[in-house]
Amino acid sequence: MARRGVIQDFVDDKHDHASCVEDALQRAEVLCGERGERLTPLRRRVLELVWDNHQPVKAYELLAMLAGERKRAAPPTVYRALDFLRDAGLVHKIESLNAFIGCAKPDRRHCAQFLICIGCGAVAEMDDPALTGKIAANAKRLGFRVHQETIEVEGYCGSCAG
Amino acid sequence: MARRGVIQDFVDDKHDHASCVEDALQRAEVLCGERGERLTPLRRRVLELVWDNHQPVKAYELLAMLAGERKRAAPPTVYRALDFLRDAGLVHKIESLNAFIGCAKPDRRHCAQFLICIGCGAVAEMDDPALTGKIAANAKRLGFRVHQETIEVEGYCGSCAG
DNA sequence: GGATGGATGTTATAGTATCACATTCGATCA
DNA sequence: TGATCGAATGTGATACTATAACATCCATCC
Repeated sequence: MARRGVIQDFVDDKHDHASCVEDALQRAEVLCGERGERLTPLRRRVLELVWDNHQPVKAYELLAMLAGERKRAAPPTVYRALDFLRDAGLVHKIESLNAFIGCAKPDRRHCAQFLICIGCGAVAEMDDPALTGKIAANAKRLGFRVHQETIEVEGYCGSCAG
Repeated sequence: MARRGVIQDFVDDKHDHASCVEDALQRAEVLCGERGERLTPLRRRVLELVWDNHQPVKAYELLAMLAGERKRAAPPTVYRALDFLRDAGLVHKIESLNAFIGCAKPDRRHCAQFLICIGCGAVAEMDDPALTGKIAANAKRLGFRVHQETIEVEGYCGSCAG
């Protein structure tokens, strides 16, 4: 499926999920290497679990997944890993869902813009510079210096709207 | 302080807070009356407490304020009131703060766009149709039907940036 | 007055996130 | 080698946010 403009399409059934996860991990390794940050086994594993789902995942769901393979996994275990991954730009938090999702374009620091389907839970990441620009312009008129944007749009995807 | 464009300015010290709260309550009465919805004493009081602060307020802070005057106030007491007020468009939830704030323009149904100062906690409500339009256009390209937007921009206001 | 449905009271619990301190691990260097 | 130091993780407790489930009250309408 071709990418249209700045919007990443919703994931369809045809995408090669295994390689998509692998790619994400590979990119993460490279990025952390470049930055001198440590993608430890735990952090890597949490990132992998996040990508495995390919939809927003809750912290305690991650904790449950970890529990099977890592005795003594506790809430701080997963929250710390998520904090690291978020700081690294590898994972975004979706505030309106209290859930986390892998960043589609971690190479470039950006603020996340999401379309969230109420029907099926699928999420598409947008990264529209025009949107960011408009917000920046509005902010500037108030003397406001933007640090981070949160844009979360709920609605129905093509499949669910019909 | 004059309003500039679509952006509501940050509240300054000079604004007449008492009348601003009164206005909000007055408008709420009218709106609920028109719509046949019941702005009960409890709901009215919660709305008043929200406006009193004029900044994002947490549910349990509201609960603490209520506790003094209303024995047996419990979490559902305040969450129910907030649910009603949100449905009525009188209050917005700021997802990134888990907090609630009075809607500056309840007359017209709209989705909230906020500038949030990390320094002082002040919040300004934007309502930029151009922004909404851009999002709608992006969504349409994906066959996505927008139901609700959440736009929360964190940064530093003029006072805090200096 | 009685029926009805919405609003609120009440208790309990689910779900989300962080604190504080202990321990381990890894890199560096004497 | 092993001493040291800071980062990462383990560990137990707890704070914070939100909802479930059922009871009671109350306004309205007939």
